[in-house]
Formats: sequence, C-alpha cells, structure tokens
Amino acid sequence: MTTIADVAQAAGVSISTVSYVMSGKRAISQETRERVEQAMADLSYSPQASARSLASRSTSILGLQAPIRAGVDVHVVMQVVAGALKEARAHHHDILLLTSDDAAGVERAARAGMVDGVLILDVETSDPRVGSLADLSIPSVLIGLPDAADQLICVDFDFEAAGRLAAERLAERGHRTVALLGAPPQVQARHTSYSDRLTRGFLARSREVGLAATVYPCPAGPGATEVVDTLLAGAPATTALFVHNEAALPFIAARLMSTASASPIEIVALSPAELALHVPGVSDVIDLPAEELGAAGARTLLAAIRGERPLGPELLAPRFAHAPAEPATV
Amino acid sequence: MTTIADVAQAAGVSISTVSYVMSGKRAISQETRERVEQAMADLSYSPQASARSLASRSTSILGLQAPIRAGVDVHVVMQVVAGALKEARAHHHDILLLTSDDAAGVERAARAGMVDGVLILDVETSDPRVGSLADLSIPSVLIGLPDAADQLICVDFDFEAAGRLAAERLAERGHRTVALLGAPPQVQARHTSYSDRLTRGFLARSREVGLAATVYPCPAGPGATEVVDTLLAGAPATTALFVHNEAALPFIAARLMSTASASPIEIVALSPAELALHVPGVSDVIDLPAEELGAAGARTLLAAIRGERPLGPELLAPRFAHAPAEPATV
DNA sequence: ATGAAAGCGCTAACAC
DNA sequence: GTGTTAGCGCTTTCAT
Repeated sequence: MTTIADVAQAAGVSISTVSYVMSGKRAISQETRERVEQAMADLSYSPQASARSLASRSTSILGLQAPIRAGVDVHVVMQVVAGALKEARAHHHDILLLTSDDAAGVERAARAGMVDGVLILDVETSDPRVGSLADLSIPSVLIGLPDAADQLICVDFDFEAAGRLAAERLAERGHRTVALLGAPPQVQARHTSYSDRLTRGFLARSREVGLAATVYPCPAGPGATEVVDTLLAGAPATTALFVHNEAALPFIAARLMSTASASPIEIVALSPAELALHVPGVSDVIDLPAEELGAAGARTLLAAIRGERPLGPELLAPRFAHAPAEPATV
Repeated sequence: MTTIADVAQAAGVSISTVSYVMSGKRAISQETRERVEQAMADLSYSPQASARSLASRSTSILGLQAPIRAGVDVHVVMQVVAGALKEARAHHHDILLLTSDDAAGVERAARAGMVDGVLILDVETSDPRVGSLADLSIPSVLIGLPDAADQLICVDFDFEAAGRLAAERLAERGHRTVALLGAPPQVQARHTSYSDRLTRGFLARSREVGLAATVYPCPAGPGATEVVDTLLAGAPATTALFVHNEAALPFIAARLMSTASASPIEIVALSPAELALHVPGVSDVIDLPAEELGAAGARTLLAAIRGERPLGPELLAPRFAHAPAEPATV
C-alpha cells in the first residue's frame, strides 16, 4: 500500500507538499507539482479515504435514503437515484445507501461521521423521518415537500403547477369534462405530498377554466382497466383523461383504444418522458424529470454542505415532453 | 462530539478498556462493562467511523455496483439491492453505491479503502468489469455467472434449472407445442448470462420430454402483444407459454384472454412471485427470489471478507411460487 | 482484568 | 513556495 509519505519521498518533497498538490489549497511551483504528480502516477497512489476523513472531518460521502415501498414507482425512484449518483460523482462524492424508512439509520450514519449530508427521497406529507432531521449535525435535503417544510431544505417537482398545466392544455383542446387518474390507492391514502399537490392544482385550474373534473385513484397494472370502465360508465361525458401513473398508463391507453367510441378519448400523461412518449393514444406528456430531480437534490445538498442555505423550496417547473401540436412559430 | 476518551473518563477506565468493551475482543469484568456501557449511553456516544477504519484497516462498508441499463428490470434490481442492504445491515455493514458499468469506480473505491468488498449485480456472459476484479486487494462477489467464472465468487439464481422445471411442468400438463417468451431483444443480444442459461435449460428438457419448443425475444410493455400475435400466427399448435419477462407478462396474459380460442393457452411465468401471482391467466409461477439473491450475495461477500472461500458458484434452486394444482397430499 | 502508548495516513496550522 | 509537526479518534500491541 502506497502512502503519502512514499509519494513525498519519491518526489523529494515533504508530505505536506504532496497534500497541497492534491487539495490545491496553496500555491505550488509548476516544477514541484509535476514531480509530485509524476510520483503519484508512478506509484499509482490513492489517498486513503479514512485517513483523509479523520484529519479533515469530512467524508465526501452523501447519505441517500430511498424508499422501497408499496405503490412507489420503482422506475422513478431508480432514476432519481441515478441522477443523484451521477451528480454526486461529478463533484467527487460517493453515495451511501441508507435503509429505507428508518430515521435511526440516518442518525446513526450522521453521528458516526460516515456522511457529510443526507438526501431523503419520497417524503410524505407528514413524514415521521423529518422530525429528527433538524437536530442532525449535518445538513439534509428532502426530495418531496412535507408539511413542516419551513425549516428544511426541500427540492421537488412542481406537481401543483403540473396539475394546472394539464388542466389548461385540456381546456385549450376544447374539453369540458375530464378526469384525473392518479396514484395507486395506497399512495393517496398515505397523503403523499405530490399526489395531493397535483390534485389540488388540477382541480383548481380546472375550475378556473370551466372544466368539470373528477379524480380517481388508479392501481398499477391490469387493474387500471376496471377503473377506466367504472369512470366511463359513471361519467360518460368524459372526453379526456389526465393520467399520473406510469404503471397504469399502457393499460388505460389500451382500454380506451379498444372501447370503440365516436370521438376517441384523449390522454395527457404526467410521466417520465421516455416511458409515456411512445404509448399509443397518449397525445401529450408532461415530463416528470426524475433524473434531474435527483441531480438537483444532490446539487442542493452539496451546496448546503458548503454552507449555503436556499431561501425556500426549489421546485422544478413542469414542461411538455414534446412540442405542442400548435405550429412551432407561435 | 463525544470521543472514546470522554467515555473512558466518565467511566473511570482507560481508553483501551472502552474499545475492548465495544469489540468484545478481550475479557472485561461484569462491573467494568456495565460502567462503560452506562457512560456510553449517558454521553450518547457513537464511535467515529473514519478513526475506527483508519486504525483497523477495515470499513464495515460493502461496495455495490448495480446496473441502470436498458432492458434490465428495475423492479428486480431494486429487490436485489433491498435484499443485499438488509443482509448487510443485519451484519452491521453499510452499502456504498458504485456507479454502474464502470470498472474504474470499483477500483477507485477499493484502492481508497472505502469498502471491504464489492458486490456486482447483473453480470453479463463476457463482462468487461470482471477482468480487473481478480487483482483487487479486496474480495468481490458477482451476482450473475460470467464465462470466466472459475476464479471468481459467483451467486445466482439457477436459471437453467428453472428452464428445465418449466419444461417439465408443461409436459406434465399434457402440452406438446410450447414457446418461451423471454427477455427484451437488447438483453438477449447482449447474451446476458441468465437469459442464455434459461433458454438452454428449457430447450434441453423440452427435447427430453418430447416438447416442441420455440424461443421468442419479447419487448416490455404493449409491444409484447405483437409478439404474441406473431407467435400464434406462425405456430398455431402452441398451447402453452413460458414467460420470463415481468414487464410484458400482463400484456401477454391480457392478449391471450382476449383471443377467443377453443382451449385457452396456458402460461407459466418466471418472475418475482408477487408480480405474477395475481395476473389473470397465469397458471404457474416460478419465483425469481430477487431479494433472497441480494441477501445471498451479501452473505457470501461477508464470508469472503472473513477469509472464507466457497468451492463453486452458489445457485439458488428454482421453486414454484404456490403449491402445484395437484392435491397437496401427493 | 486493565492501562499506557505507539501507530493508522492524512490535513492544516505554524514555521521559514 | 516549501518543510515540520501536532493532532484527528480509534485499535492493538506490550506491559503489568
């Protein structure tokens, strides 16, 4: 195992010089720097993380608590994690996986000094995990928007704006009676923040633009088919659907296409773009930028670790995944 | 921040005594142990991971390289990760997420002494990542079975046996012409080890039991419907399907049910049990024990870190997810 | 059964 | 611009 002392000796300098070459925290002459870098390469030296961390009191590791829970879309979670990981690595940080749904795990990692900060995914409206977060010695960032968000750093997709955007688009298209097919029942029952906000935005804007709107929870998979049938039976005037449920979307679309009807029912989906763009029957997709969300969370956490505090929650604005049907010149 | 010195002082003992109380590496009198434990609790002491790791030259962290790649079933990956994480935590270890598909990342973490071992998921038949693994200073365990598996520790589901088991079951049921609907085209093209092994076992045993069997790659989602149509058109004698593709399964099942036929086509699925058990039209499910696989991988890695070497690859035997349709008394 | 002390490999004052 | 050195908080010999 090569140590910093080996490198120093090989380069004919002191160990602090080697250290400063690595950190860039003080000026080094061009010549010395080159000798040191050559020595590091020759010896294929890697600094020891634990020693560095003990001396510097920081780890270059972010804790990540991701949920593995019923109804949570694993695809979205994976993408958020991928985005966070990518961003973290881009800033020379690693990610330690913390057991899901376990406030104690976060505390343990924080107190053992294993991580410089924690990123917490899929936070619920009243999440039991947020309580202990405030008196942690390290910063934390939530992806999600809990009730007690005031004193916490939060990053999320702007679900409320997405709901409004969908209502506007449906109204523009001339619809009068629409429905929101949302998250699975167990997610709605938990009052997951995003589901509530989406609904609120959709209903509010629908009212403003004169849209009659109803909301249905929707199970993933083939079960979605029944919901569609129930909906069409109960509200036959419905001419368009706003679907926020990637796992149900193909089934809903398939069901609508097989249901012969005078005017086909239109679908606007909120989903990761690549999952919904090619589902036949979906006319518009509001992208759920999962990877970007993870990256934003990591970026904000890194900023917090540096001591920067954001002013309020950071909400990613909704966007349609492809250009609207109107001419691009508008 | 409380240190071991604070605890020692509070308990009126030396630092080493506190250390030995924690590690249990030498005998401590009942009385002393209690005083020390009391002091640790009073001060709510957590040992500092980096200091411990620097002194002991081990981290209690497992590196985990999980793929986030086209065609890989995210649900299965998540379950494997969950199983590994659970097992690791049960043995007081943590998990560091390593960037996917990046041999350099594994090396970096190993050489920086960030992890005591690495667990590598979804290894392909000829995986570029396995080359550098052998001359790492720390042990590694593959979940998957690459070609050059001889010198590497591998854990996997026994896909070949699962293929045979499916063929046997279909033959028992009286079928004569069957088909395997497998992984998405891009996975098969990569010659992912498991896909090959499943096919091999299925075809070999089919031949032995007099089954005419064909293999079709199968895209996830609605695209699967077309494959079913193609198959039924090309081989109308087909009376049963063996499906290994969770994401396509509901679509395949739905398609078969809508295709009115004299005798319905039977489906045996290989899938995580909870995903397939309740899909209508699926008669038998061979469970893909994803979580167990992750746990087995972690367990084997922990054993390897302790210095134990297994003799050959560890293959989890396939099992039907629920009791066969025959009377339980048989 | 317990204590003293020498490191582990690095960072960051404090020199010059 | 570079070197010296005192820690960082633990584990683990070596003593007793």
